[in-house]
Amino acid sequence: MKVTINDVAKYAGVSIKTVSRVTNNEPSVKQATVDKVNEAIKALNYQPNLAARNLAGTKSYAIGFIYDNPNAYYIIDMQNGILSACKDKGYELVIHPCNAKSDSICDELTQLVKHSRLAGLVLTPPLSEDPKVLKALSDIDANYVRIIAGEGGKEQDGLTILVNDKFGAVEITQHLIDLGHKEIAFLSGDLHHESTKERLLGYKQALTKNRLLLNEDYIIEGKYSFESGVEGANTLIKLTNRPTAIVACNDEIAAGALFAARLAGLDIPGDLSIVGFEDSPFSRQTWPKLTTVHQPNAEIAQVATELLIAKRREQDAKFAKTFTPEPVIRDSSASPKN
Amino acid sequence: MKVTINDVAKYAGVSIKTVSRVTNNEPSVKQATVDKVNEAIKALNYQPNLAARNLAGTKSYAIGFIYDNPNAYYIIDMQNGILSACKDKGYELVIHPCNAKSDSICDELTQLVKHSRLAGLVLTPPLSEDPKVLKALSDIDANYVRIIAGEGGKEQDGLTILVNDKFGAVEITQHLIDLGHKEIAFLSGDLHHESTKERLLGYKQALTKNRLLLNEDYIIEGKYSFESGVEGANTLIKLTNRPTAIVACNDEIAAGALFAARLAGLDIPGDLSIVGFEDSPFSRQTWPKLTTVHQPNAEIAQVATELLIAKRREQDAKFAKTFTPEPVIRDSSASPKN
DNA sequence: AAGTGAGCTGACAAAGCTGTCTGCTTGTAA
DNA sequence: TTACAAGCAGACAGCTTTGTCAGCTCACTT
Repeated sequence: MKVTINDVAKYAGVSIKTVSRVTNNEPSVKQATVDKVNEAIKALNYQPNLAARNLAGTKSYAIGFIYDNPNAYYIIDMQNGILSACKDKGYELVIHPCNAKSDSICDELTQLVKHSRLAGLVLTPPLSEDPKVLKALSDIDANYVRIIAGEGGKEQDGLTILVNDKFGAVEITQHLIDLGHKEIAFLSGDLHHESTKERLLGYKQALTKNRLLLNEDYIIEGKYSFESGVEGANTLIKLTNRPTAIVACNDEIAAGALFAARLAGLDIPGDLSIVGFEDSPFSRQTWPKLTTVHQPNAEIAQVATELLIAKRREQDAKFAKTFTPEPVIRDSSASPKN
Repeated sequence: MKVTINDVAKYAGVSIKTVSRVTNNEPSVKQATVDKVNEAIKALNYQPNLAARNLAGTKSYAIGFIYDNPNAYYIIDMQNGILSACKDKGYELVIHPCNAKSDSICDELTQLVKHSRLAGLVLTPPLSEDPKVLKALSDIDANYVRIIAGEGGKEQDGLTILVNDKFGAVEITQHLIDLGHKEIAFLSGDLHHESTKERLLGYKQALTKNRLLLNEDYIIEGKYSFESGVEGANTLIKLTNRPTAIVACNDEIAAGALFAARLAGLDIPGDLSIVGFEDSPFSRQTWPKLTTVHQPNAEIAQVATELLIAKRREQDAKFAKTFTPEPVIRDSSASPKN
């Protein structure tokens, strides 16, 4: 029933240790032997026993997913991505929700890494942006991959996955411009979030590139919440020169704006186009459905995890990959009326 | 640095085996000895090595969380609850998203249990309601705890956690009645979900108990979605004798109803009270915030997991515990105007 | 022909715990 | 006093893999 490394060794006619070498991608095994072993593995459908590996090895075959993020949809997507990479590579996943603002967060994480002898960590914002945490992890030689908003040039050492929010913001703003909009407003999220900064930057860049006026009244500071969207939109609607389109920093804000605008008697998208960011299920739970920017979170997480696992052998101290979110056109954006 | 069972044994002045007995709650250890060992464990901050346990024992110290549910907030809550129970008891968590409608779901699960030698499974709807799955798991003697909607009398054998949705529905409906409402409508979710049936039942029961008319026009069949709420509310609003309050089967539906009602120019809660169910973050992302029914999902999951772990030794074949959701009064409900 | 070193492989111990067994000590009932 | 059981020590195998190190092979040098 259960296939052990012993069975594989016998089948392939080699020693147990050699099979172990092959499964761990160790060098110094003849290619012919590798092939033989791999054949045996496939033939017997052998899967290494995690517990035994963990016990015997110096590091466990587990990667940790650390998160502190109120957005459940984001977490689930990330988790799924990590999980599928783990399954592929025969790792297990240790999830660890935490409070990034806690004083003891660094101790908590180093504790976790040591105790579970984690092979690596997947860090999402805001943890991936916290120098304190990063330093603490480096100090104990923990492997980690950071997922952050940016477009390159930001890679410190270590593995980094960049999500080019700026690009996404440029594209979605361009989409509105292409529809004929000239007065486009921006509802920001928390300004200390890296993602907010990047998105705002993209918005501005798109306007500038198209030689459109950058109206400071059109940039409303806010938070990542529905209410913030309501308030922001109300402010904009009262303006004498009301914008014809709004770029919201995420879908929640957009939903709030949509709500407020419709209450104010505006037709969406006839009188006002509103676009979001994230492509969360939220964007499909509004009426009309939101045009937004899609972030392939599961894929991002999967690639990040694969990178982390690959690093276990190859020691490229530095590596970065960039993902570019793309607009998803739905029903909340259209050409301005007049 | 690392504390092993050996250290504990020395500290407590007993044999390794006795420490093992204590950590596994085996009988035939004097209470005095148990205390001594527990003291030593605490003093040294000993945590058994999972890998070694898994390797040595006949069953692993891992419990599986199986889910197929699009509601990310629900999943995250459950996951956190399970996680905290696991941490407490020194178990690890294996998460396994799946497709409940898949033909091979039974094979998939039995495979998982066997391969990971899971100590137990936590099953949520719809998997916890699927006789096929339940039978397959029983056939391989897998432990599981089911979380289902109901109020008792539904416990087949095995561990069951009941969430008394009916009670919650009665209470929230009563809340509206207490406010003076007499024309109360119901927007249902998917009728083949157990939870929908229970909530509808509770709604009806509350009306009957208060000798209020049960108007069939006020019960709108729908789905668990925002759009369904929009449509349902629109139907109700057009009625000649428009209801003064709506009980929605979950927060999404309520949000949709809210949206539609405000678009129709109704004041909420002045002209129309709307209440939801679930107390998901959704309910705080509307305007006004939804009165709803709170389900303590994390706690439910935690208790379920503790039960599952306890069962490992004590063999009570049958056990059920019921949770009763309670109303959370926020801003979307008030007395009718007239 | 012997010596050298790189490339490859296997024997063995080790990781930390559980399960099983034998056998000793107690306390308690007959 | 005898018998017997509960409570525990101690020894040992076993779980499955990895890390260490010694040793083999073979091409290549001198």
